[in-house]
Amino acid sequence: MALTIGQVAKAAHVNVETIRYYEREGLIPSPPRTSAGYRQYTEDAIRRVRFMKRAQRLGFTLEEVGILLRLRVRRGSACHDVVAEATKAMERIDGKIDELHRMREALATLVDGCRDRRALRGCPILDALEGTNA
Amino acid sequence: MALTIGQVAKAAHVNVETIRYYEREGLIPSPPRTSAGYRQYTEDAIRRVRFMKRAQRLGFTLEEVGILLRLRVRRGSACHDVVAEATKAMERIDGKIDELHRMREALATLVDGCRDRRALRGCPILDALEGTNA
DNA sequence: CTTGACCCCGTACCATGGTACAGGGTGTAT
DNA sequence: ATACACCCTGTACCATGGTACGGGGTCAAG
Repeated sequence: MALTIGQVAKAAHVNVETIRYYEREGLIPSPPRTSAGYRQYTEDAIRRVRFMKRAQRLGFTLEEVGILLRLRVRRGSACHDVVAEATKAMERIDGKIDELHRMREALATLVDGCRDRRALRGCPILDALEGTNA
Repeated sequence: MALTIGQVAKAAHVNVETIRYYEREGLIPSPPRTSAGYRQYTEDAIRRVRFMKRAQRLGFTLEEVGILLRLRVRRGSACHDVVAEATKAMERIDGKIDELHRMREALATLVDGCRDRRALRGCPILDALEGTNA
Protein backbone atom coordinates (compact mmCIF):
# COMPACT_ATOMS: atom_id res chain seq x y z
CA MET A 1 0.00 0.00 0.00
CA ALA A 2 1.23 3.44 -0.94
CA LEU A 3 2.37 6.04 1.56
CA THR A 4 0.76 9.42 2.10
CA ILE A 5 2.83 12.58 2.23
CA GLY A 6 2.31 12.70 5.97
CA GLN A 7 3.74 9.22 6.45
CA VAL A 8 6.78 10.04 4.35
CA ALA A 9 7.32 13.28 6.24
CA LYS A 10 7.12 11.54 9.58
CA ALA A 11 9.49 8.77 8.56
CA ALA A 12 12.01 11.23 7.17
CA HIS A 13 11.62 13.62 10.12
CA VAL A 14 10.64 16.58 8.03
CA ASN A 15 7.61 18.75 7.63
CA VAL A 16 4.95 17.89 5.06
CA GLU A 17 5.52 21.30 3.51
CA THR A 18 9.16 20.47 3.01
CA ILE A 19 8.29 17.54 0.79
CA ARG A 20 5.92 19.62 -1.29
CA TYR A 21 8.65 22.24 -1.51
CA TYR A 22 11.12 19.64 -2.83
CA GLU A 23 8.58 18.54 -5.38
CA ARG A 24 7.98 22.11 -6.53
CA GLU A 25 11.74 22.55 -6.88
CA GLY A 26 11.98 19.37 -8.95
CA LEU A 27 14.14 17.57 -6.38
CA ILE A 28 11.76 14.66 -5.97
CA PRO A 29 9.55 13.38 -8.76
CA SER A 30 5.83 14.14 -8.69
CA PRO A 31 4.27 10.94 -7.43
CA PRO A 32 1.08 9.40 -8.82
CA ARG A 33 -2.15 10.57 -7.23
CA THR A 34 -5.27 8.85 -5.96
CA SER A 35 -8.56 9.77 -7.60
CA ALA A 36 -8.99 12.29 -4.80
CA GLY A 37 -5.68 13.89 -5.66
CA TYR A 38 -3.65 12.49 -2.75
CA ARG A 39 0.03 11.91 -3.49
CA GLN A 40 1.07 8.25 -3.38
CA TYR A 41 4.66 7.55 -2.39
CA THR A 42 6.79 4.44 -2.04
CA GLU A 43 9.54 3.81 0.51
CA ASP A 44 11.94 5.27 -1.98
CA ALA A 45 10.67 8.75 -1.25
CA ILE A 46 11.66 8.37 2.39
CA ARG A 47 15.18 7.37 1.47
CA ARG A 48 15.40 10.20 -0.94
CA VAL A 49 14.35 12.82 1.56
CA ARG A 50 16.65 11.39 4.22
CA PHE A 51 19.52 11.54 1.78
CA MET A 52 18.73 15.15 1.01
CA LYS A 53 18.77 16.14 4.67
CA ARG A 54 21.97 14.23 5.26
CA ALA A 55 23.72 15.88 2.35
CA GLN A 56 22.56 19.29 3.49
CA ARG A 57 24.02 18.71 6.93
CA LEU A 58 27.31 18.05 5.17
CA GLY A 59 27.25 21.41 3.49
CA PHE A 60 25.78 20.52 0.11
CA THR A 61 23.17 22.84 -1.32
CA LEU A 62 19.88 21.47 -2.59
CA GLU A 63 21.09 22.16 -6.09
CA GLU A 64 24.13 19.95 -5.53
CA VAL A 65 21.93 17.30 -3.96
CA GLY A 66 19.77 17.39 -7.07
CA ILE A 67 22.81 16.72 -9.22
CA LEU A 68 23.80 13.76 -7.06
CA LEU A 69 20.31 12.31 -7.16
CA ARG A 70 20.16 12.54 -10.91
CA LEU A 71 23.42 10.58 -11.20
CA ARG A 72 22.57 7.10 -12.24
CA VAL A 73 23.55 4.71 -14.94
CA ARG A 74 21.06 4.71 -17.74
CA ARG A 75 21.79 2.10 -20.39
CA GLY A 76 23.60 3.32 -23.41
CA SER A 77 23.68 6.88 -22.19
CA ALA A 78 26.13 9.51 -21.07
CA CYS A 79 28.27 7.24 -18.92
CA HIS A 80 31.18 9.54 -19.41
CA ASP A 81 29.26 12.44 -17.94
CA VAL A 82 28.14 10.40 -14.97
CA VAL A 83 31.71 9.38 -14.20
CA ALA A 84 32.91 12.95 -14.59
CA GLU A 85 30.24 14.33 -12.29
CA ALA A 86 30.69 11.58 -9.71
CA THR A 87 34.43 12.07 -9.73
CA LYS A 88 34.05 15.76 -9.13
CA ALA A 89 31.71 15.03 -6.25
CA MET A 90 34.15 12.54 -4.77
CA GLU A 91 36.94 15.07 -4.87
CA ARG A 92 34.82 17.59 -3.07
CA ILE A 93 33.92 14.97 -0.49
CA ASP A 94 37.59 14.15 0.04
CA GLY A 95 38.27 17.81 0.61
CA LYS A 96 35.53 18.00 3.18
CA ILE A 97 36.82 14.90 4.96
CA ASP A 98 40.31 16.40 5.14
CA GLU A 99 39.02 19.64 6.56
CA LEU A 100 36.94 17.80 9.13
CA HIS A 101 39.98 15.78 10.18
CA ARG A 102 41.91 18.98 10.71
CA MET A 103 39.11 20.49 12.77
CA ARG A 104 38.95 17.33 14.83
CA GLU A 105 42.66 17.48 15.47
CA ALA A 106 42.36 21.06 16.58
CA LEU A 107 39.63 20.20 19.04
CA ALA A 108 41.63 17.27 20.38
CA THR A 109 44.54 19.61 21.00
CA LEU A 110 42.25 21.95 22.83
CA VAL A 111 40.90 19.18 25.04
CA ASP A 112 44.40 17.90 25.78
CA GLY A 113 45.55 21.34 26.75
CA CYS A 114 42.66 21.62 29.11
CA ARG A 115 43.26 18.23 30.60
CA ASP A 116 46.91 18.98 31.28
CA ARG A 117 46.04 22.33 32.81
CA ARG A 118 48.60 23.81 30.52
CA ALA A 119 47.97 27.31 29.41
CA LEU A 120 47.59 27.32 25.65
CA ARG A 121 48.32 30.61 24.05
CA GLY A 122 46.19 31.69 21.18
CA CYS A 123 43.27 29.82 19.81
CA PRO A 124 44.19 26.21 19.06
CA ILE A 125 41.38 25.89 16.58
CA LEU A 126 42.75 28.66 14.46
CA ASP A 127 46.33 27.56 15.07
CA ALA A 128 45.62 24.01 13.98
CA LEU A 129 44.06 25.16 10.76
CA GLU A 130 46.88 27.53 10.00
CA GLY A 131 48.40 27.35 6.60
CA THR A 132 45.69 25.30 4.98
CA ASN A 133 44.58 26.15 1.51
CA ALA A 134 42.12 28.98 1.06
CA MET B 1 51.33 47.76 9.90
CA ALA B 2 47.64 47.05 10.42
CA LEU B 3 45.39 45.70 7.71
CA THR B 4 42.36 47.48 6.31
CA ILE B 5 39.07 45.71 5.94
CA GLY B 6 39.59 45.54 2.20
CA GLN B 7 42.92 43.75 2.61
CA VAL B 8 41.41 41.23 4.99
CA ALA B 9 38.48 40.65 2.66
CA LYS B 10 40.74 40.08 -0.29
CA ALA B 11 43.00 37.69 1.59
CA ALA B 12 40.07 35.69 2.91
CA HIS B 13 38.27 35.75 -0.44
CA VAL B 14 35.13 37.36 0.88
CA ASN B 15 33.30 40.58 0.38
CA VAL B 16 34.06 43.59 2.59
CA GLU B 17 30.39 43.62 3.58
CA THR B 18 30.68 40.06 4.80
CA ILE B 19 33.30 41.06 7.35
CA ARG B 20 31.21 43.95 8.59
CA TYR B 21 28.28 41.56 8.80
CA TYR B 22 30.30 39.13 10.93
CA GLU B 23 31.26 41.99 13.20
CA ARG B 24 27.65 43.11 13.58
CA GLU B 25 26.72 39.52 14.44
CA GLY B 26 29.46 39.37 17.05
CA LEU B 27 31.39 36.64 15.25
CA ILE B 28 34.57 38.63 14.98
CA PRO B 29 35.65 41.19 17.55
CA SER B 30 35.34 44.87 16.72
CA PRO B 31 38.89 45.88 15.84
CA PRO B 32 40.53 49.12 16.95
CA ARG B 33 40.04 52.09 14.67
CA THR B 34 42.30 54.78 13.27
CA SER B 35 41.53 58.37 14.17
CA ALA B 36 39.56 58.52 10.94
CA GLY B 37 37.47 55.54 12.00
CA TYR B 38 39.08 52.94 9.75
CA ARG B 39 39.10 49.41 11.16
CA GLN B 40 42.57 48.04 11.90
CA TYR B 41 42.99 44.29 11.66
CA THR B 42 45.83 41.87 12.21
CA GLU B 43 46.55 38.67 10.30
CA ASP B 44 44.43 36.88 12.84
CA ALA B 45 41.28 38.30 11.31
CA ILE B 46 42.13 36.66 8.00
CA ARG B 47 42.52 33.28 9.65
CA ARG B 48 39.32 33.73 11.52
CA VAL B 49 37.30 34.56 8.43
CA ARG B 50 38.87 31.70 6.50
CA PHE B 51 37.98 29.34 9.30
CA MET B 52 34.40 30.58 9.27
CA LYS B 53 34.02 29.97 5.56
CA ARG B 54 35.61 26.55 5.85
CA ALA B 55 33.31 25.52 8.66
CA GLN B 56 30.30 26.76 6.74
CA ARG B 57 31.23 24.65 3.75
CA LEU B 58 31.21 21.69 6.12
CA GLY B 59 27.65 22.34 7.13
CA PHE B 60 28.15 24.33 10.31
CA THR B 61 25.97 27.37 10.85
CA LEU B 62 27.51 30.70 11.81
CA GLU B 63 26.14 30.20 15.28
CA GLU B 64 28.00 26.91 15.62
CA VAL B 65 31.11 28.54 14.23
CA GLY B 66 30.79 31.21 16.88
CA ILE B 67 30.73 28.56 19.59
CA LEU B 68 33.85 26.94 18.18
CA LEU B 69 35.67 30.24 17.97
CA ARG B 70 34.86 31.07 21.54
CA LEU B 71 36.35 27.75 22.71
CA ARG B 72 39.69 28.41 24.22
CA VAL B 73 41.47 27.70 27.42
CA ARG B 74 41.33 30.65 29.75
CA ARG B 75 43.40 30.20 32.86
CA GLY B 76 41.54 29.04 35.89
CA SER B 77 38.22 29.13 34.07
CA ALA B 78 35.51 26.77 32.94
CA CYS B 79 37.81 24.09 31.62
CA HIS B 80 35.12 21.53 32.15
CA ASP B 81 32.73 23.41 29.89
CA VAL B 82 35.34 23.80 27.20
CA VAL B 83 36.03 20.07 27.22
CA ALA B 84 32.33 19.28 27.13
CA GLU B 85 31.68 21.62 24.24
CA ALA B 86 34.72 20.46 22.31
CA THR B 87 33.80 16.84 22.84
CA LYS B 88 30.32 17.44 21.52
CA ALA B 89 31.77 19.17 18.48
CA MET B 90 34.15 16.27 17.89
CA GLU B 91 31.32 13.79 17.97
CA ARG B 92 29.40 15.79 15.42
CA ILE B 93 32.50 15.96 13.27
CA ASP B 94 32.95 12.20 13.49
CA GLY B 95 29.37 11.75 12.38
CA LYS B 96 29.94 14.01 9.41
CA ILE B 97 33.09 12.15 8.46
CA ASP B 98 31.23 8.84 8.56
CA GLU B 99 28.44 10.13 6.39
CA LEU B 100 30.90 11.55 3.90
CA HIS B 101 32.69 8.20 3.73
CA ARG B 102 29.40 6.51 2.95
CA MET B 103 28.59 9.02 0.23
CA ARG B 104 32.03 8.52 -1.22
CA GLU B 105 31.54 4.76 -1.27
CA ALA B 106 28.24 5.18 -3.02
CA LEU B 107 29.80 7.34 -5.70
CA ALA B 108 32.65 4.88 -6.16
CA THR B 109 30.10 2.13 -6.71
CA LEU B 110 28.38 4.28 -9.28
CA VAL B 111 31.60 4.94 -11.14
CA ASP B 112 32.57 1.26 -11.07
CA GLY B 113 29.20 0.28 -12.44
CA CYS B 114 29.67 2.72 -15.25
CA ARG B 115 33.16 1.55 -15.99
CA ASP B 116 32.08 -2.09 -16.20
CA ARG B 117 29.17 -1.17 -18.42
CA ARG B 118 27.02 -3.21 -16.10
CA ALA B 119 23.48 -2.03 -15.71
CA LEU B 120 22.90 -1.04 -12.14
CA ARG B 121 19.34 -1.11 -11.07
CA GLY B 122 18.07 1.58 -8.80
CA CYS B 123 20.06 4.51 -7.64
CA PRO B 124 23.37 3.42 -6.16
CA ILE B 125 23.65 6.57 -4.11
CA LEU B 126 20.43 5.84 -2.34
CA ASP B 127 21.17 2.11 -2.16
CA ALA B 128 24.56 2.66 -0.59
CA LEU B 129 23.11 4.86 2.08
CA GLU B 130 20.29 2.49 2.82
CA GLY B 131 19.74 1.61 6.40
CA THR B 132 21.84 4.37 7.86
CA ASN B 133 20.60 6.15 10.91
CA ALA B 134 18.05 8.89 10.45
C1' DC C 1 -23.74 11.39 9.19
C1' DT C 2 -20.73 14.04 11.66
C1' DT C 3 -16.23 14.74 13.85
C1' DG C 4 -11.23 14.64 13.66
C1' DA C 5 -7.21 13.81 11.37
C1' DC C 6 -5.41 14.12 7.22
C1' DC C 7 -4.99 15.84 2.21
C1' DC C 8 -5.20 19.64 -1.59
C1' DC C 9 -3.65 24.38 -3.54
C1' DG C 10 -2.10 29.04 -3.29
C1' DT C 11 0.09 32.72 -1.27
C1' DA C 12 2.47 34.99 2.30
C1' DC C 13 5.81 35.00 5.52
C1' DC C 14 10.21 33.69 7.95
C1' DA C 15 15.45 32.96 9.26
C1' DT C 16 20.02 32.72 7.68
C1' DG C 17 23.75 34.64 5.43
C1' DG C 18 24.87 37.81 3.00
C1' DT C 19 24.93 41.96 -0.97
C1' DA C 20 24.01 46.46 -2.73
C1' DC C 21 23.23 51.09 -2.64
C1' DA C 22 23.23 56.07 -1.07
C1' DG C 23 25.46 59.68 0.87
C1' DG C 24 29.55 61.10 2.81
C1' DG C 25 34.68 61.20 4.57
C1' DT C 26 39.93 59.75 3.81
C1' DG C 27 44.50 59.32 1.74
C1' DT C 28 47.82 59.50 -1.62
C1' DA C 29 49.60 60.27 -6.12
C1' DT C 30 50.11 63.59 -9.74
C1' DA D 1 44.12 70.81 -5.40
C1' DT D 2 41.87 67.34 -7.65
C1' DA D 3 41.18 62.54 -8.89
C1' DC D 4 40.60 57.92 -7.64
C1' DA D 5 40.49 54.11 -4.72
C1' DC D 6 39.22 53.04 -0.51
C1' DC D 7 36.82 53.66 4.11
C1' DC D 8 32.47 54.91 7.04
C1' DT D 9 27.26 54.28 8.44
C1' DG D 10 22.69 53.12 7.51
C1' DT D 11 19.07 50.94 5.24
C1' DA D 12 17.16 48.11 1.74
C1' DC D 13 17.26 44.24 -0.82
C1' DC D 14 18.40 39.38 -2.20
C1' DA D 15 18.69 33.94 -2.51
C1' DT D 16 18.10 29.72 -0.21
C1' DG D 17 15.43 26.64 2.25
C1' DG D 18 11.82 26.26 4.18
C1' DT D 19 7.12 27.33 7.36
C1' DA D 20 2.57 28.94 8.11
C1' DC D 21 -1.79 30.18 6.91
C1' DG D 22 -6.55 30.30 4.66
C1' DG D 23 -10.06 28.09 2.42
C1' DG D 24 -11.54 23.89 1.03
C1' DG D 25 -12.03 18.49 0.06
C1' DT D 26 -11.43 13.36 1.98
C1' DC D 27 -11.90 9.36 4.75
C1' DA D 28 -12.34 6.18 8.69
C1' DA D 29 -14.35 5.67 13.25
C1' DG D 30 -18.05 6.07 16.17
